[in-house]
Amino acid sequence: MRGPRARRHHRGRWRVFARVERFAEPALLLLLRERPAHGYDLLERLPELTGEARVEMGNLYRLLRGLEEEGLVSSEWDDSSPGPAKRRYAITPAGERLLDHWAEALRRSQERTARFLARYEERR
Amino acid sequence: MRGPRARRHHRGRWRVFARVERFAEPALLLLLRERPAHGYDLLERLPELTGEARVEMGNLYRLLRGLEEEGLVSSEWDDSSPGPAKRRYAITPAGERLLDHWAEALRRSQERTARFLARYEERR
DNA sequence: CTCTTACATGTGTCTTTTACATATACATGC
DNA sequence: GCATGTATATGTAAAAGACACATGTAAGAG
Repeated sequence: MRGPRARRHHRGRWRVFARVERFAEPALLLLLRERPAHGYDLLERLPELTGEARVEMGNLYRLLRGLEEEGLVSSEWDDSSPGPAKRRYAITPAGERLLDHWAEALRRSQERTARFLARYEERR
Repeated sequence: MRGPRARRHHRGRWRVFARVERFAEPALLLLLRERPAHGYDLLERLPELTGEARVEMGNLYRLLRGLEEEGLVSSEWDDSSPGPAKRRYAITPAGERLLDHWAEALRRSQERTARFLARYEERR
């Protein structure tokens, strides 16, 4: 079975993940606000933010190009170092503004989840 | 444009929502743990938990049948009261166990998001 | 009696998001 | 020459969700 899964197989059942949708997007914007980086570099640093909810390599590059099309990041080829050429991404002012909106939305999400958990604990 | 959206249109841009994926599932299980209810009733009470992130009517009924197929809720027709017949749902022991897993996963999600926000505030 | 509104349960269908598999290419060590 | 690590991508299918629509009961207004 394929596709995004809130639950994953485990003895006939699924494991619950509770990921925030499109979380890779603010995660990339945050990493790029800290410093410009290329895709492979971001791929290795993403787990610091996403934890168990890993981001898939193929989707990461597509996401980066999508962000660039929307003017949220900019990029240029960097073949200064040896090895395969890297595309170096940097956040744009529009990207920084979107990151701010993401932060607000994540705070609201935190409040929603906190309310849920409080209500869950109420009659546990 | 259609489909789930982290951002919604607003003067050429999108609004960020930061919803937890499949959040309607634990929300339904929690409401049903508090007391059995029928779909329309749940639809009206869901916003207490989901807030801005509303659950769509059509998807709700599909979700309820999905939960029943997995043995997480049970249901029976209730035509005791006047008006159209209602299908009355109740949570099963398996449903309560899954709700517990959701609560754990949501706590882990809270920690991830908290770490993200802390890192975001660091160099704001 | 007909029309509208509220209650109640659903189906059809498309887009977006994500998972998983695969392709390509450079560089280094063996 | 071949494996490994670095680096960037594409193809495709499934899952999740959005939106439109269909069906039927009952109560109240006119």
